[in-house]
Amino acid sequence: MRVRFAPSPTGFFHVGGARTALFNWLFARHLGGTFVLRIEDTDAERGREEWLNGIVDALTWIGIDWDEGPYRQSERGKLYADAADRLYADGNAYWCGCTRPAVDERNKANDIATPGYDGYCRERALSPRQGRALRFRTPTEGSTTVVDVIRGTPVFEHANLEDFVVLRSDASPVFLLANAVDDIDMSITHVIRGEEHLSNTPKTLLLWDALDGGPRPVFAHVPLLVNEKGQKLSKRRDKVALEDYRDQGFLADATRNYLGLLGWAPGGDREILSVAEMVREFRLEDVKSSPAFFDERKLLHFNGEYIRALSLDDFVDAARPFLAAGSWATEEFDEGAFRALAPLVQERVKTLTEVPAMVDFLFLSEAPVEEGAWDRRVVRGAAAAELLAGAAEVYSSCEWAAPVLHQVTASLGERHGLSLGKAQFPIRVAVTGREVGPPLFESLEILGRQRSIDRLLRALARLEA
RNA sequence: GCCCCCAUCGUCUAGCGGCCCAGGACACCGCUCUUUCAAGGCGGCAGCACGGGUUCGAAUCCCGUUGGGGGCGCCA
Repeated sequence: MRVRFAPSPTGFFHVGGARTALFNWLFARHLGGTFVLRIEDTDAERGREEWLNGIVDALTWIGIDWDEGPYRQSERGKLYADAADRLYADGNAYWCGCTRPAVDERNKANDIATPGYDGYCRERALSPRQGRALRFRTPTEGSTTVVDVIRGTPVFEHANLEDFVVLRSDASPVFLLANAVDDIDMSITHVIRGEEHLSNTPKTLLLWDALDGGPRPVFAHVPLLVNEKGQKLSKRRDKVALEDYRDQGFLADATRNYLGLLGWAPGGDREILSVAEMVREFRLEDVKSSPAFFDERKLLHFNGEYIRALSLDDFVDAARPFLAAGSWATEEFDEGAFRALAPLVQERVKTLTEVPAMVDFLFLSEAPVEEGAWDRRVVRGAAAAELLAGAAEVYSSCEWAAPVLHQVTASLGERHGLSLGKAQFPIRVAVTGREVGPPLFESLEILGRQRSIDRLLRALARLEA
């Protein structure tokens, strides 16, 4: 049992591609088959090295490994040329000198509203020459049945299939040819790919047989990933780059888990699944046939679940790259302080990019300034000046521990007829700069007595100025 | 225009003829817990597109309608 994932290098890694790769990989691992990685870079201009690296990095990030490859179509030109020669020699293909505009014009003149080729050169027996393309001679009768694990057995009448190009006029192979040749050459048994390929599958099969490819592969056309309007996710209008999610603080495991549930479910009520569980339970027959909307909000929820499930060490490691985006001077970062606050941060963020703003007050010389918060909770806060002054005073002599700070602050609030919930606001804003963040008293404890009091006094001075 | 695919809460889905006047999750709305915000707990809102069959019985099977999507390129 052999499957392949065959992305074309386009500069970024599409989430739909990631899902297709994942299904291929789960299928292979579940059955103990072979997963082949093949890069479809027939379009020479696109065969850029960094594009390949992007694919390799993205797959690696999400936890997919391959048993063979990456093969590159750009390095396998001979195979495609030979196949094209055989097609021509066997009479399964012919040379065509038509240009696209000419075809369109004829179709228009004949009142044919089909964009397909009209077969103009089919019987002209043209010889190969510069500027001519090679077209497959599609049978005029009969039909091709696709065997698809997910879709059943759709039947395509040959009469509806045009004579499609297999070799461009510059002698380069098109996708259909290279794809079929490689799948035959690599003994692919199961072709798992996006539904957009279903309509072209009879062409693939016709080529397969014309090239004596042997037993036809079994197909599995997985449902499309769509946007909120139900349209196929596209680079132009939708956010589709896997790298973007990674850079925005999504964990690979959460993303993998979410992607795996788009069009497939393990049955029952479970959703959070480890890789091992997915491998164990994944079955191609259980993949749905209807499109799935890629819902970032649910991904966000999964991410929160996975972040909270991380061990302290893993969370610190995962957050590290994102800490670089903090507004503090690098040398001011204090790993110990971060680790101390991390457990409280961990359960409050849904993405890693939210981490810096939750801890920056620890590493900045002064509290960051959030004007809205200052205005709401200090300038217009009830008894703000009294609370700041009072806190500065009691904090200077009480034991410096969160429970004690909690207790003395509560008493301070009581004296002004305020609940702790209200009383902590001016202090929170004065010290951390923000009205929301990790629990205040733990934050104070970690920040330290002197720095906390300094900030309280500074806030007081600003308020009275 | 032609061909193909699809159809359970707003979204992702469970369901594969009786266990379902349809279960879970996200989102949303209450309540609760609470030092902010989250997280957690409890509760709520909300769906089998429509019409015919088949069957003792249909969300589940068949046909049609409607709606949505994909493909038809010297892109992949």
